[in-house]
Amino acid sequence: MRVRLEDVARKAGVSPKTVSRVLNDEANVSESTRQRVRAAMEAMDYRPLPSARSLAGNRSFVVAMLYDNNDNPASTYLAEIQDGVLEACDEHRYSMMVRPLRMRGDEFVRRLDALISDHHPEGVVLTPPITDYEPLLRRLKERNLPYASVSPLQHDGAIGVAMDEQEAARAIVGHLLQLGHRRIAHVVGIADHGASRWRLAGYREAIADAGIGEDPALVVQGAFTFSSGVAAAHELFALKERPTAVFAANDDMATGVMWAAGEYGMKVPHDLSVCGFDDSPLACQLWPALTTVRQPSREMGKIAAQQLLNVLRGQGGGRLVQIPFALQIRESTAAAP
Amino acid sequence: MRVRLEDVARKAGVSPKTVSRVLNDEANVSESTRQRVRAAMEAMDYRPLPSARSLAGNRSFVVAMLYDNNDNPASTYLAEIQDGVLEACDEHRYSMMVRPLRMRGDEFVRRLDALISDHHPEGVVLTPPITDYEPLLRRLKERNLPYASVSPLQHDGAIGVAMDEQEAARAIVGHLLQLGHRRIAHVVGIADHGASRWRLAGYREAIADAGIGEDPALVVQGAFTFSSGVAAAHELFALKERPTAVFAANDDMATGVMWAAGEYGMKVPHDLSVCGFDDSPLACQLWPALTTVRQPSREMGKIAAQQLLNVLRGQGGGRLVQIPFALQIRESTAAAP
DNA sequence: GACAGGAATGACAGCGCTGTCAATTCGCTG
DNA sequence: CAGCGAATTGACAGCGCTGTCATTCCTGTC
Repeated sequence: MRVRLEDVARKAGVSPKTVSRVLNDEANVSESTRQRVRAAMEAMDYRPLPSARSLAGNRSFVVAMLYDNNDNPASTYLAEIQDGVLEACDEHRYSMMVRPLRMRGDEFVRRLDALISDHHPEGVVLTPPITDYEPLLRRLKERNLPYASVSPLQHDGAIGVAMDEQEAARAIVGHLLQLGHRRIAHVVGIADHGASRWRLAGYREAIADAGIGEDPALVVQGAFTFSSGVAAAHELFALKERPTAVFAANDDMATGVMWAAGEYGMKVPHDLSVCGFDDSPLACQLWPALTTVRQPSREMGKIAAQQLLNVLRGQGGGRLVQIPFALQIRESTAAAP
Repeated sequence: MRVRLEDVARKAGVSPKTVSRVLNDEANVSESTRQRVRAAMEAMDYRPLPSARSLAGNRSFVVAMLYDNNDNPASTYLAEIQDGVLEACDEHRYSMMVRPLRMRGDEFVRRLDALISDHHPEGVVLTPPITDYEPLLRRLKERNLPYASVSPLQHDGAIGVAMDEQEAARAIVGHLLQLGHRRIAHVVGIADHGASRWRLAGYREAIADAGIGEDPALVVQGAFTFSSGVAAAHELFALKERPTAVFAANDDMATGVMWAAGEYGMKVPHDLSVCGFDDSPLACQLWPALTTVRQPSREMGKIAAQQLLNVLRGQGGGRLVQIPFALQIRESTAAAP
């Protein structure tokens, strides 16, 4: 039969309650007792039964990761975040549920409520682009559910993890400027995603800092997909005066731009420099390998989950961790022609 | 306070045990009673507490989806399967855990055992390429854990879902033959993945049926990634007699082939026909859009999970569901030059 | 050395459900 | 209409843990 808490207690010569205290890292257990109990647990390979803990303690040990499956192209990004969240949960013997949530309409409220009453998560991890969807945040607060976000737009009071994307965008455009480029285009992502805004803002800032007047024709709309990158590039290459460099708001679009360059007989990076954002697996598989900004998605998922768990375990507040960005300079960018 | 089973019982005028019977679809409840109880549940919006059900009934209502994070390039494929599994679980109020499992070495046994003793899944869903990893299957059997597979290699006794990939590969090569191609190359996937074997076998069968002797130079090794497709294409284009069509074992590699064609100044489909396999999101974003075989991953995940749940719920055995394939003829294939 | 006050430990009930088995009702048959 | 087996229902204990509160054990103080 399975080893129960009671068995551990008997072996350690203490009451079940004391074992429970050790299990839950509670205070008021003498160090010697704690050690003895830990040893007994170890020796018997004791694993607490989650359902019993949940029932008696009125907690679920479940964290839910919410994502929008409405218009989310970069599923590899989500998969990585998920891996990170899972890793953090494992460390504290929490379990992770993933839940897609279509954000249009009010439907999501019913789905969220169903999630809560069916699975009782203790907290949730929010992923882009739903880190700042007000109706959702409101509902979470009403239901008194703690949450942590990966790359939230609003930083006031949020907990989770964020990278300074604007600064990163500025830096990568700075890299292009340094190579002598003056006509630098930007392919924007889906309009209301935070990522799109920051990256655009960083682009503008860099251009302005260099004393170059912004040419509106060089900023074209994309949608984070490969094909939208191709389309955007067609638009740019149709200009009388073509850009010599393109900064796309993510790697998929950058790949589309490179593709289109091929169609137009332009060699990358000789005739055109291209850079992206995210450092997706694709980036270093391409030829030439893509210059981009590294987003450590997995790490970010892990950090966000850790902050949430800090809150859940009452280990002091949980905060918004800022992580540094890193440019990945590869072969797709070179001196201006 | 939350509504408990006892409250429902009182409202319906029956004993708690009877409500429990209705909740679990047990036999020997009169139709009228069943209806009355159902109505009471509905009216009170009763949601059973999973932990209490688990503790008392010694079941967990958890299904684990296992995947290999060792060398798995197509994470978008996994994400879709995951969505399908989740959907099936939701229908029966089961919850889903996802677990990466590195398959090299014996480490995975420890990790699997930890998963089992920490979370007590009632069954697992296996995804390619770990549907046929003997040490894993053995351990699952030892632990008496039912499993269902998505696209298992061995069909004997397995339950889950499968598509006739060999027949599909044969059909898509047939499509190329019909267009008049005679020098048709094949880019193979990672060697020991079932998918690679089937697709290669289908290719061979089609070539043989057409009475064309197989040219070993036209079969090159790839690794399911974009860059391996590029490399494979380079190899093919270096031949004295280039192929007029390439069938890559997945869409990523096909995209790589198209990329390489551009580098060599070949126009697809005018100078070279290219087709892939999977119908990944990428396929119809490309220009020209890729001819490929549709793999309904989401649907397949759902079906596999349903078969597993049939077993878990004692609803008759669970079987291996064969689903039909469908060619997606798009713009990347045309008559031989 | 007696005692206060906090730290450490334990006894016990009960979380919300299901398994077991006994009790009751029902539908037939002769 | 008595009598029997099958279908239906219910009483009750208990799953493995934790919350509450009582008890015991320290430590330091005058």
